[in-house]
Amino acid sequence: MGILERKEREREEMRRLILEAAQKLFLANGYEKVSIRNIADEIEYSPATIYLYFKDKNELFFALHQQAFRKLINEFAPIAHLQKPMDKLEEMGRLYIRFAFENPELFDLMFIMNAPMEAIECREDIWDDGHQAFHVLQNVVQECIDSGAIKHPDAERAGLLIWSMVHGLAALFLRKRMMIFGEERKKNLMDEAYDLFVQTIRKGL
Amino acid sequence: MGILERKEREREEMRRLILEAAQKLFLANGYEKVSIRNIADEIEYSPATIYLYFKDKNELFFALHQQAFRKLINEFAPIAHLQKPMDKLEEMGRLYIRFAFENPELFDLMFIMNAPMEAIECREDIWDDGHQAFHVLQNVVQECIDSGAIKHPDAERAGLLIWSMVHGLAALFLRKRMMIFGEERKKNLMDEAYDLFVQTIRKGL
DNA sequence: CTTGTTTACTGAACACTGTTCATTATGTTT
DNA sequence: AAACATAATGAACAGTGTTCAGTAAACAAG
Repeated sequence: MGILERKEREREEMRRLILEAAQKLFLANGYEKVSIRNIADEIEYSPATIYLYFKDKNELFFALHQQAFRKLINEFAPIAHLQKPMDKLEEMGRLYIRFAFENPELFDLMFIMNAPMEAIECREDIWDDGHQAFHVLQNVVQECIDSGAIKHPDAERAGLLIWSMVHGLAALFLRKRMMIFGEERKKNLMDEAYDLFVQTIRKGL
Repeated sequence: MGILERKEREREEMRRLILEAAQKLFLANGYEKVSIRNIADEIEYSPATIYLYFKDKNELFFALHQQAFRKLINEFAPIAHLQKPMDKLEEMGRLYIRFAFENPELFDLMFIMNAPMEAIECREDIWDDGHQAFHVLQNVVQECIDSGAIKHPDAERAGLLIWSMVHGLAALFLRKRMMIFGEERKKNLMDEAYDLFVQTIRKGL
C-alpha cells in the first residue's frame, strides 16, 4: 500500500512548493504586494489549486509564521556557549533585535501581523512555536534567578518584562514610530536604549 | 470677500464629515472591513468625492491618527496633579496601557499600522503629534532625573526605554501574542509584569 | 484491456477593493 | 444672460480573495 504514502509525500511536496514560492515573493515584494494569483503564477499552477492545500491566505501566513519561528530559535542557539546566564540574556535580546532588522518581514509575521493569529483563533493550545520560543527565554531567565543575578523569583513574569521591552524597541522601529528622533539618530538611540535596559535589569531586576 | 472663507469652511466641514463617518465605521467594524465605498455610503456621497478631500486612503488614516494622538495626550492630563515625578511616570504607563485596551483600533493606528506613516513618508519633520506625545513623557522623565529618582542623566534615552517597555506589553497583547500564556492568565500576567517593571526602574534606572 | 470511480486541477465567475477621469450639475463672476 | 470655475458623480480599470462546476488524469475492479 505504498501508494497512499506516495500521495501523502506528493501532497507534502506541493505544500512545500507553495510555501517556498510564497516566502520568496513576500520577502522580495512585501506582504501587501503579493497576491494568491502571484504565488500561483510563480509555481505555474492555477490560483484555485492553492486552496486545495491551504484553507485560506491566513493559513498560508500561519505556515510561514511557523517556519520563521524555527529560524529564530535556531539563531538563539549560539547563546548556549556563553557561561554567565546574564550574558546569555543580554545576547538573546541583541539577537532578537538583530533578527528583526535583518528579517523585517519574518518578524512582522511572527509578532505583529494579525493574519497568522487569525488562522488559529480559538485554538490557543496549537501555537507550539510561540510557546517554545518563549521557553528558551524563560529558561535563561530561570538560570539568572538560580545564579542570583536576578532577584525576582518569577521567571515567567520577568521573562515577559524582558520580551516586552526588547520587542517594543524593535516594533516601534520597524513600524517607523522612531521617525520622531531623526533619521540618523534613531539607530544609535536604539542601541543606547538597549544598553541602558541591560544595565537597568542587571541592577534592579 | 467672505465667499472664499465660506468655501474654506465648507471644505473643512466636509473633511470633518468624512473623518467622522470613517472613524465611526472603523471603530465599529475594524479597519480591514471598511472600504472607501462604505464611508461614501455612510455620508451619502459618491466614493470619488472622498478623493477630492483626501489624496488616498493612507492620508485619511493619517488624519484619524492625528486626532487619536490628541485624545491620548488629553488622557495624560491628570498626571499633572500628582506630586512625585516617579508616580507621574508610573501613572503615565498605566494610562498608555489602559488607552490601548479601551481604544485598540486607535492604538493600532497610532503605533502599529503602516498606513498612516506611509502618508508622510520622507517628511519626518511633519509628524508633530508623535513628537508632542513623546515630549510629554520626556518631560516627566526629566523631572525624575532632576529629583534624583532616576540616576541616568539622558531623558531621551530613558524615555525611549520606558516607552518601548510599555508599548511592547500593550502591542504583544493586542496582537494576540500572549495567547501562549492562556486566556485568563494573560491579563493578570500583564499587570504583574508592569508592576515588576515599575519596581525595576525605581531600583535600577 | 475496458470499465467505473476517485482524485487533482482549472477557467470562469462572484463580490469585492482603491483609484481615476470624462462628464454633468451647480454656483459664481462678468 | 453668457462665460467660467468648481463640486460631484457614474462608470470604468485593474486588481483582490475565494468558490465551484466541469475536465482530465490516475487508479481499482471486473
